[in-house]
Amino acid sequence: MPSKKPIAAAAADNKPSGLAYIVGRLDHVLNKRLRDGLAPLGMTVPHYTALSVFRVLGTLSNAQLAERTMMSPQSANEMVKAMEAKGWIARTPDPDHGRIIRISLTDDGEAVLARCDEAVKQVEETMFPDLTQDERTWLHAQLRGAVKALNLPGI
Amino acid sequence: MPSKKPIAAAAADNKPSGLAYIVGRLDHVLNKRLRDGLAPLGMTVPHYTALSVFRVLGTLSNAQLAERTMMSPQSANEMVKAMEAKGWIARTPDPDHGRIIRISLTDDGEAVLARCDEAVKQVEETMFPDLTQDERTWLHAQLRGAVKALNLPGI
DNA sequence: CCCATATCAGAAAGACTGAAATAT
DNA sequence: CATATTTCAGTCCTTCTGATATGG
Repeated sequence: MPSKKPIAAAAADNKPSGLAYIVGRLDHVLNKRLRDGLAPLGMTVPHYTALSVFRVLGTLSNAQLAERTMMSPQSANEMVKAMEAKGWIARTPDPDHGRIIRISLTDDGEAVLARCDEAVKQVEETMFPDLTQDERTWLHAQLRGAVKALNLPGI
Repeated sequence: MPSKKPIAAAAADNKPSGLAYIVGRLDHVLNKRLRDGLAPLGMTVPHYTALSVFRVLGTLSNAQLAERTMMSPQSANEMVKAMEAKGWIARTPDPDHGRIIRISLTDDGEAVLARCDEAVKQVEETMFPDLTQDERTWLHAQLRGAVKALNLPGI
């Protein structure tokens, strides 16, 4: 058994590194765990994210979904088609506008989302095992604030 | 001018949602801003991440880089080839082992990394404009702890 | 013989840009 | 005519799996 020796230095496991770097690393490993936890339920991470957006914001058009998630309308549309085929969302024409299609969660969509929340919750507790409820709330607020701040760059 | 009306509810902008969801959203928008900030320097986010790994850990083999960043050795190798072509890293055969190739930052690599740090720092300050230094340190420690906790699932 | 490392090659998935059709 | 929304089509980039060669 050869490897396992760090070859060189390795030393620094206590550097400040940078918050952006850490967020990226956290998302990377978090995605891996979420993928493993969600796969048995037939769910992917991008789909879970999109469904969560609908739960938070309610009914949206595809264009609004794309704007909110910062992806192209074409990419959003592909996900929407896949999730409609799964029966998780419903698309109904807007009564006031002939072109817009209103998209929202179905009962099945809410149900599978609730089941996925359980799996996600387990990952979250692995993630922050020693945090109090207050600390968890503070952390959540900070991250939400960061998302908002980055979404309003100049304004 | 049609859109802009939220079509429905929209209401909830103050839900707990879930930490995993927020981390994913933050990484998504953060990646967008980092891409914009790093592009003028000829840097991509994956390359910046890999270079940061070398700065923190020192010299690594390609297999060790792959393990550390949780990607396949083939994917890591492609990035390594690209970064070597840029002159940011150097590959030298291990004197004790005929197959292993030791990879580490060049002076050019450290220089470009330092310049990128400036751009990243600006994004970070946009991200958390109102945080004190103590809060920033606490946040950083929590996120680092989360990465470590997720990397040691069962153990 | 078995394992680890590096690397070549092909396949698959995601996300983007371009363009067209329709509606206001 | 100009703008907005949806959606078809093609392309690019990344990452993966499979296979091969070499070293310990």
